[in-house]
Amino acid sequence: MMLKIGALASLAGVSRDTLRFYEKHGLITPDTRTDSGYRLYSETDVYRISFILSAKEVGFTLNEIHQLLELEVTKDDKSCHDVKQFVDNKIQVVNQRLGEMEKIKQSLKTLSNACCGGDEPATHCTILGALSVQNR
Amino acid sequence: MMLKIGALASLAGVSRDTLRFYEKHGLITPDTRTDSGYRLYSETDVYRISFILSAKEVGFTLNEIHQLLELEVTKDDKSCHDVKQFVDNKIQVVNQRLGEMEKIKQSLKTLSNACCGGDEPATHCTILGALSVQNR
DNA sequence: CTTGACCTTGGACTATACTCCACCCTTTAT
DNA sequence: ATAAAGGGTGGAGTATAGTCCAAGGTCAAG
Ligand SMILES: [Zn+2]
Ligand SMILES: [Zn+2]
Ligand SMILES: [Zn+2]
Ligand SMILES: [Zn+2]
Repeated sequence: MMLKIGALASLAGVSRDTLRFYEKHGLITPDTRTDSGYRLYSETDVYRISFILSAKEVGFTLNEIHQLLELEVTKDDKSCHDVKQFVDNKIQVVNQRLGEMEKIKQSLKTLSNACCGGDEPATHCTILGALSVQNR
Repeated sequence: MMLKIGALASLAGVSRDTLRFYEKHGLITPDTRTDSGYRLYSETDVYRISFILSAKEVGFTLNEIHQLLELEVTKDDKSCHDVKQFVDNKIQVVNQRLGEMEKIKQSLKTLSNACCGGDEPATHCTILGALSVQNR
């Protein structure tokens, strides 16, 4: 049961271009090609694209998915420790980004709260005022 | 008191390239030029770059800063309401992004918690297993 | 035999925010 | 006079994740 690119694309819910893009970046390669050059994907490839999309879903970048796939294909030589480590690192990164965004949100809230929000000209607006002063 | 690009750059703590980049994108334009074409920045420009950097600090994109600067220069015709609205919209966006990242973090934590993290081969790893199954 | 659906490649374009480079000109200091 | 420091332009490159397009080849049905 081999699938042409369109079939795999609609099965996975991505565009044919996306599959070719992933291929160019080493994430998924068709099992074979027809004589005329059509890509043919095997069941392993279906599994693989599913892996990629699931990993994307939980926030991994394509680059990280590349590394994850390497863990996946060499899982005989890798330990659970390695895999878990990888995920835990990502959690750290996400946490850090979460903190930054939280700080941003607080700053924005402070700005917003200080503004009267009225209908008079914004010449006296505390938001505009606060932004034009170098903070920090 | 006119500043050449290098002076403003070191004053603001950005590179000359960044100032030229901002100029190309309509964020800041030197007041004048010397006969030889050197950019000359006025005090208003210093204030402007300070505004840009402060806005960046609180998470606005350059595009949004562009819009903010328009509010700023036309503040006689704008109301506090307009400015506050703009900031509140951004808070909404940040909040949404925050929610997405939180969900990602939870997914990653679930993955991590299910993995034994041991030193045996990762052939049985629940993380790799979970990722290769299409979730949702 | 032709039409339409599907496939191929390569390359351009999107958004975001710069950075670096080459190549050349100006200004300042010794 | 000359060298170093600083400035100018245009264009390419980086990372991220694709999308869109043109020009052409292939395949099944009517
Ligand atoms: Zn007000
Ligand atoms: Zn206000
Ligand atoms: Zn295990
Ligand atoms: Zn495991």
